[in-house]
Amino acid sequence: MHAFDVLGDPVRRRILEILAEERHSSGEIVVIVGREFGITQSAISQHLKVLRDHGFATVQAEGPRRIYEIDPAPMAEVDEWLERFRHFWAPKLDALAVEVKRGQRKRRVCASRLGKR
Amino acid sequence: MHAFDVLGDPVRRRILEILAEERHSSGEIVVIVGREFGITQSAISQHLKVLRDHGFATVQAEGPRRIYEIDPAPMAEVDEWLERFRHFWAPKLDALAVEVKRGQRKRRVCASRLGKR
DNA sequence: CCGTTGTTTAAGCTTGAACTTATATTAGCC
DNA sequence: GGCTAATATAAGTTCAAGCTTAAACAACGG
Repeated sequence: MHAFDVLGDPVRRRILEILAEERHSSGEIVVIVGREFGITQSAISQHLKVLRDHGFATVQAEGPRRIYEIDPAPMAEVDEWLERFRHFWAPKLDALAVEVKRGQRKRRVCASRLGKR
Repeated sequence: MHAFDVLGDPVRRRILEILAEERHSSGEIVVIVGREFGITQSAISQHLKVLRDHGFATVQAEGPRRIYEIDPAPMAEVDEWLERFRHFWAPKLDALAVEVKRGQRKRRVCASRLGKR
């Protein structure tokens, strides 16, 4: 799993946080991240390439702009890797999650009841 | 969050996997990881230091050996960071988790019902 | 078709992380 | 105290990641 290597960089994590809220053009990301980290447009473009190459983001051309959209698949893998440790800090929640995955009907019933807080 | 930097290394991830199952002496880890990655005792000792320094593991002296034990706190932080992305791949499960955290009594009722699969 | 804007790519530099070898440290046994 | 085993630390090397500057490329309006 080298998705972790991708997440190892703070700039890339920040970009993912931004993309998690909504899709953005490369330029918009440059403005935000460039201001926060003080790095050039080129550097950010290179980070975007890493995210693309490792499946964390997809691109769509809109005129001259490149619109980036998050692809959560690799992060889901990371989440899965964490699974084996999760019982350390959330034993009951984890157990419940397993049960939730098991039966669709039961889950729906339960969720709807909990929904009426 | 630079817990991610710690997890960025495959050797350290492997060590954590091993420690997740049970506590081990430095030497035992060296045998397992050394064989798998083909690196020296010194290299592994340095990785163990990183894990110690960043709170991923605690040590206890037993005679001449150092027994390492996992400390999941930093990984819980990573898990928390993932929270904002989790709805992408597990929207309903996530929503349920939020609800579960909310009310203790309601959770217990629901969990016990789900427990009887 | 030329300039401009938005973006990527190329080339080179720098730094830090991970490794190795070699040395220090500590515990326990004789 | 001296020897061995278990581990950590020091010093030095190597390599890749991230950065910058500079150049290339694509889309569009004049």
